[in-house]
Amino acid sequence: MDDNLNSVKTEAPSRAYHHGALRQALLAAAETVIAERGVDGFSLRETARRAGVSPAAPAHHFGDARGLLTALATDAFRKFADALAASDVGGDRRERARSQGLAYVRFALSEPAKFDLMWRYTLIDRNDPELAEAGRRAFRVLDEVVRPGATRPAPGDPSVAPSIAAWSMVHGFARLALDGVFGTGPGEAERAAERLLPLVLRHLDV
Amino acid sequence: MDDNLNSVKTEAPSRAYHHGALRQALLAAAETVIAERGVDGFSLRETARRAGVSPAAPAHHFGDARGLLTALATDAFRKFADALAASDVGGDRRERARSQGLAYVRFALSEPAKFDLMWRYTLIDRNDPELAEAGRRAFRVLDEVVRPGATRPAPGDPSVAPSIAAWSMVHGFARLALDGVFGTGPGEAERAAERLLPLVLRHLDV
DNA sequence: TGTACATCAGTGAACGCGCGTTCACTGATGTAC
DNA sequence: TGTACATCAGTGAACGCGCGTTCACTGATGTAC
Repeated sequence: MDDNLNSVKTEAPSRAYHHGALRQALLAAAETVIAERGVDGFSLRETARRAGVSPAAPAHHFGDARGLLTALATDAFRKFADALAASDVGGDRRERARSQGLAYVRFALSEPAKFDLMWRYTLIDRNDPELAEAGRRAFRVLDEVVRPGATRPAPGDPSVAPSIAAWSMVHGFARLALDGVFGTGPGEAERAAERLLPLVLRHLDV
Repeated sequence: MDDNLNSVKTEAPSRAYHHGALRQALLAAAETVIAERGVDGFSLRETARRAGVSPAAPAHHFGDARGLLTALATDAFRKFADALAASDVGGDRRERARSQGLAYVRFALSEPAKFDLMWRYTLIDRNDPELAEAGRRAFRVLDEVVRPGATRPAPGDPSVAPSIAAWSMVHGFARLALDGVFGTGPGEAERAAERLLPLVLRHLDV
């Protein structure tokens, strides 16, 4: 956590001209903003305001608004991949796939704005190498469960179909739930998911 | 098409103070705008500009921007349901479901902005009765293929699971394709879909 | 068939808003010697 | 240990933008008699 054993900055860094950890603070503020207002409600100025800095400050760390959102999406993909990996409780392939599917949808429903942002390629820079790598890692986690022992698939390799099928089903279910198809009241989507998703996953043949 | 046999207006309605069919013209203009700029690039002023009217004109027909987008989404759901219904070529249930799944994804890829709008509930009024009915009809078309002879499902009826599973898989596949997961070049998503989707649908067990 | 009048469907100027980014600047930090 | 100086990370005012909506208005239409 701390870079120094004797952290001389713990006293009162809040009043320092130099923030010290503004990059992280801005990412946290942006996360709050989109959680409250949705991805479309994001604004760089509002994010700076919440972090307590001037509207020009983010430029030093992220270049522009797209840069900040790209960093946030990268972060989201990493946490997403972690959540998928952590859901792996063993068992046979079907069990593992289903438990991962539950984790997929739970992540989406517990972090709706973050999940939304991850796929909003008009707002983020798909060519960013870190973002691309984080996205690839998430797919790899999924793919390795659905096709265990699979070698790295060649592009367009048809053996990837089961993984795409599983991905499509859970991704589609998550999106429908987020888009209010199973109810728009508080907690309604979550409850519908817990009840419905296990039944739905029985129709996935992998 | 024409309300009158002798259409007295065919001469020069373009210069009339009263447009005559402004509602339709605005919907068409809005469709063009989102097709070109994406749903997030929609603007009421730009739409009015394209229809050749003042920025205040749409208010008479749609109230506000949300009203116009809601009407457009309603229209989209109707065409979507039509496309699904038209794809029904008979055969056994699996064949019918798969052919409908192809139609689902083809619609999404051929009208990406329209498809996107249909699920953007922050921009449209979900409580609009016509929109709700159009959405229900689309689901009914799908449900009747996947669960033939099914009575109208009670809310929360678990027998609806196969339909939700099919829906989730094609919806998820469509979204992933639209979000550039299978490539972002021109026509790339479409080609990937035609090649991959039939393989993917084999893993749908209905 | 003609007229008065209510209603409808537009105009176009204006309002106020929040936005992302730029700019010249300054305070704080770190490094070479 | 001290000093000069480059670099870094902020400030805050300002720019210009396009937006949705409001407003008082007017031209066109339709209807009652």
